[in-house]
Amino acid sequence: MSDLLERLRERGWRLTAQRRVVAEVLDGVHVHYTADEVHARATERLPEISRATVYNTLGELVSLGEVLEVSTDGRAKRYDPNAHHDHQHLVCSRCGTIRDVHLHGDPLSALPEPERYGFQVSEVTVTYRGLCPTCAATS
Amino acid sequence: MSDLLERLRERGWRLTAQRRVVAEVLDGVHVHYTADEVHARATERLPEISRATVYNTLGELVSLGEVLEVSTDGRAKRYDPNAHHDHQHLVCSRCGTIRDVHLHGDPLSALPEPERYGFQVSEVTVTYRGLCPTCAATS
DNA sequence: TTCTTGACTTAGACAATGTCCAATGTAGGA
DNA sequence: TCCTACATTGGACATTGTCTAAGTCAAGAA
Repeated sequence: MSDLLERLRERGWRLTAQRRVVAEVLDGVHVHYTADEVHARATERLPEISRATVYNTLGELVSLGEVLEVSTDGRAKRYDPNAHHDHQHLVCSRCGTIRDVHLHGDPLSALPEPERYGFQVSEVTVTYRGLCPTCAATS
Repeated sequence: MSDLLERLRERGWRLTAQRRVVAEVLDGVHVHYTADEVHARATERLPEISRATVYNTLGELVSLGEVLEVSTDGRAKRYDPNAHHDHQHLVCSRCGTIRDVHLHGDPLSALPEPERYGFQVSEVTVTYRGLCPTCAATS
């Protein structure tokens, strides 16, 4: 995390208490919080932090490439601090839990040239869905 | 489309003017409308149709497996009438246009067993992103 | 054909998520 | 320490979607 804050400072980020708290909430977690969850956790450490600041800060972290924005359903976006390792997601279709997963091969290569319709394809996201062990046990 | 309406009637769907209009709006299109766009187009044919009915009807069509719900960004969901052919999506990251694409191989096989963490994986969606030819030309 | 009834539709309130703005506060350089 | 450009705040507003109570109507029954 100090790594993260260090990188951000080098890029001219002004370091405020609010930004530090948001970065700390995300740092090292392996779950993927919604903006609201980030706000709730940030509020525990800095009670007066506003929703707008959390949204702003998350947006900045995404722009800077330090955090990924994931929208698996049509609901709230989730924020994935694991932006520096190529990975995809496995989502529980019942409880919404997300796990990072690593694939065999490059999914870009599965899209044949004639299926690209002249697009400059630059990115691919793969989302697997199914029941997690917990939900499967209680169905 | 009469195919679609026929299938729905066989499943006990009560056929109303509103449902017919929504089905007609979706029928045969190769773009993927948002609920709001469906409502706008339905209103041209049946001015008094309400938003709630459009949402209800789209939801029913999705439950019945006749239409796919696609959420590519965190914005409005889009509805894809091409539910009977396995395909994935190619999205323009500037203008949001969506094209259906067909892949080589089964993307499920790219997820190794140890990466499944006990999930019963049942579905995979792959979304390619890039600039469409039009947007690439004007950048 | 007409009647009946339960499913369908409607308008609008409400909910969830996100964005914007003007006023205020403050990090960090001079 | 002081300045000032940038950051934060609270709240209004926007977008997308859901819910409900009351009215309407499709389709089977008679």
